[in-house]
Amino acid sequence: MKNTTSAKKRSPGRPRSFDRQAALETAMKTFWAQGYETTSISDLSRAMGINAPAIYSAFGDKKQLFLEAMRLYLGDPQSQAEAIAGAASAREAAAMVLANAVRTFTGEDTPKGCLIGTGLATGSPAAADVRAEGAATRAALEALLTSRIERDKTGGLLPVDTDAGTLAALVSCTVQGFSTLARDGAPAARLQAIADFVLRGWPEIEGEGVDAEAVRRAGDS
Amino acid sequence: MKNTTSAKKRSPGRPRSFDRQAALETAMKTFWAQGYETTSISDLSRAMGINAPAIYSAFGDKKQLFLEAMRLYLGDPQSQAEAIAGAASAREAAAMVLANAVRTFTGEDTPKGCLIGTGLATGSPAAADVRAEGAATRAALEALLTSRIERDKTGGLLPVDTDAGTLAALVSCTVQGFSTLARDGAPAARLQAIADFVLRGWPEIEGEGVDAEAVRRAGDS
DNA sequence: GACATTTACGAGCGATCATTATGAAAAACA
DNA sequence: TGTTTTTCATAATGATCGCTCGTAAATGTC
Repeated sequence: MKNTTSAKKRSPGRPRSFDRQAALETAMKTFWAQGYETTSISDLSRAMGINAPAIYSAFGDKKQLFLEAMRLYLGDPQSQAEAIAGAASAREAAAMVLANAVRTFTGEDTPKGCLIGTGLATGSPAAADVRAEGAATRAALEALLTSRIERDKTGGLLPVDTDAGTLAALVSCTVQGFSTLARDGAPAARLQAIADFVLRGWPEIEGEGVDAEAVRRAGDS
Repeated sequence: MKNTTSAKKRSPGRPRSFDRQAALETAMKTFWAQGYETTSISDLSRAMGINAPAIYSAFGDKKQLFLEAMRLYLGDPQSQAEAIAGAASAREAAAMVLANAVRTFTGEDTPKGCLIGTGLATGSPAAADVRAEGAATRAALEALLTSRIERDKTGGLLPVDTDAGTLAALVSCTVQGFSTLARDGAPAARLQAIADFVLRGWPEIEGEGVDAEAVRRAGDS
């Protein structure tokens, strides 16, 4: 029985010589830059500064390490759900999601683009289950947005004939597009300009103008 | 000196036992489904039905084979340039590009998504040059769209304060987003609905209404 | 200091990677 | 038929893949 992820048990043996969290963060960035299957254990070992056996004893195998890196990348899933549900409108929620993607994909200290979108875009059939995890996070985001949009429809903030699925897919589509554009070197300002453009076309109840700039500011939170 | 890609020289020796074009098409689909680096020569050999040495003698190495598959995937680059330049408006050009992406990414007989966008999304530093080729095709599309938009601005079809770069990036962003959504299983109708939504927000000269449906039909060519 | 426990590290596991040397087989030309 | 030319299939190249074994080192407890 190895002591891998959880387990707060006392360990009277030799202490670990590296910071597990820091090593995980380095692994995340390495996967982020190179992709899941195209990052080798020896790549990770070199970047993390620890030998291969130490990786296995601390994180399990390559798949488990990636999944843990993915969870670190995604942060608390509940906070995202609450942010979307708690936004003043679906449009504000979308603005938040897009602004967050811009920030994440163009960070200075991290690789460009989306760890999941690009690092898990494709690969061999052997890694199909890991890719399915990535697709599940996208589906979860779309589901959250869809229900938030439906709530706006019943709440009178959106026309009742709004196609919630399409609108949610539009946001997801834009986020995924950001990933490729960011990886190609697009600056944050350009991505944000695209986000503003998309939000400008957000459906409205007739007669109610919306201050797009205010919505954008709200997304910076 | 092997007889690889071009070279129409007479070959008095034993004729090839397989259809080079059909083999290339199979290689394209294999790369399309599995990605560049994550597709092995043995994967290709199995799919193409020919042994590894035959691949090398007919196509060169793996990189050359992928690049040739990429050219087959992209089709004639001049025809795309002419289609964008020859469209009645930048908006129609964008509609065409988007509709074409929808068709290509959701085809029945081909893998879902974009060969270049997903198959070349990420990878090891050793394949950076191949990824650069993929990024170059995206940059070329954006450049074509940007100049088409600029032409519409001077031609009075678009407001003079239109940000051509952002608008072109929006189209490219949407196309790249389509790739991920299609790979996740989104049907063509959903992608087309997103495209329609994006096109509905296309800038207009004040007072000139645009029939979005007619623009969409034009994209079906 | 002996003991139990845990980690660190070098070495090595079989499998697969992209690629090629080899030589027999087959077709075209003489 | 003989020669030339090219392709064919088999097999092997060294390198790297993900992963693990064995042993030394470092801790807490006795």
